[in-house]
Amino acid sequence: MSLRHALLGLLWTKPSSGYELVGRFEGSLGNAWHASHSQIYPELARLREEGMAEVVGEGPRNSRTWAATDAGRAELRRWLTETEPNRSIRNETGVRWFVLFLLDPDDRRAVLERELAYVDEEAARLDETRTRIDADGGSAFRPVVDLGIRMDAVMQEWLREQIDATREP
Amino acid sequence: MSLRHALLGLLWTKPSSGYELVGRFEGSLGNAWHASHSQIYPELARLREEGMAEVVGEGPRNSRTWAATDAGRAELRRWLTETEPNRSIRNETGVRWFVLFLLDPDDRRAVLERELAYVDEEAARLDETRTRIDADGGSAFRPVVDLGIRMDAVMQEWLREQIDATREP
DNA sequence: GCCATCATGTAATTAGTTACATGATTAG
DNA sequence: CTAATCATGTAACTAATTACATGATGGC
Repeated sequence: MSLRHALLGLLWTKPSSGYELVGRFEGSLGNAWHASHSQIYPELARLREEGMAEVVGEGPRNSRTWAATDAGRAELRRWLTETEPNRSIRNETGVRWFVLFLLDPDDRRAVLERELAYVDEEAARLDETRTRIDADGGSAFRPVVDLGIRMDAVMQEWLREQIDATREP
Repeated sequence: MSLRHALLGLLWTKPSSGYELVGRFEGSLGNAWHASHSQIYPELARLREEGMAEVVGEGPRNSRTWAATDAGRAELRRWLTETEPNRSIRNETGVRWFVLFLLDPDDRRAVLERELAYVDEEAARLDETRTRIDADGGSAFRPVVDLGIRMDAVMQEWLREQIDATREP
């Protein structure tokens, strides 16, 4: 279960409300994991029961600010250093890019072009994130942003090559 | 639900038994999707009910060979060209690489080195796959193998840089 | 003859998605 | 004053994992 560890990581860097965590998931962990509010709220409650997260403040609109406890940080460290990673991936885009090569060139090109448009947007978003981090004087996660940028560049190049290939004999 | 489309793609390229599909999933779609036999067998039965897959032969040990039907191929094509991709990803390794930067340099390096060892193995496997495909006179999926090889190269470089960074002041 | 692997299935549990439900605050 | 967004929660359903269960075949 990566959800709790993702939440502990986010709360470690910055205490947040459940609602804010939904947004932070999209913004930073978006291309590794996804979680909706209906999963986040119950999980925060479980983390509190187990002493790994706590409510450290209350704000307007009945919002509560959560933070990781020492036990939560210890659990995240233990998970990273002592447990065997689950390598199984669930990436629909990857499945699409795989089976795509069964289509005839015209259909294939249309799909590839949509994919390229998406990756272009994604790359632009990441580039903005990088600019923002650098302007703010850095972040621990700067290296992860950099990895994302490099991966996107590889995908863009590959997609352009595959689009070109649909036009060959 | 990508499972059925992944299955249709695999069956399109080569009719197989459920048991063989488990192996083919690992071998080719492994870094995009994962499925175990307990999910594959019921899904094949559903695909048959819906006319998208059929049993085209029986072999020893009560094995049955499945193939995609015309309706199955049409459905795969429709899914690729007409439906909006679900971009949400579930990749525990990605979550780990993200939260890793909360650890102190020594712990972080230990985890990064394990990750590099894994990616090295992964890259070696993919390289074998490429060699085998080229020796066999090619495959439609050769481009996807190439993408994987490039991604692995980016990850190897990034991991080496991050390992070096744990040794800096 | 027996062990490894091939081969298929179902049941129980857990994780994740979608839908339902409601209230608070703020900007216009 | 009202619509958008902030904010939290639960219920129903679907997908996925883990565990249970069994039999066939081939190599040794």
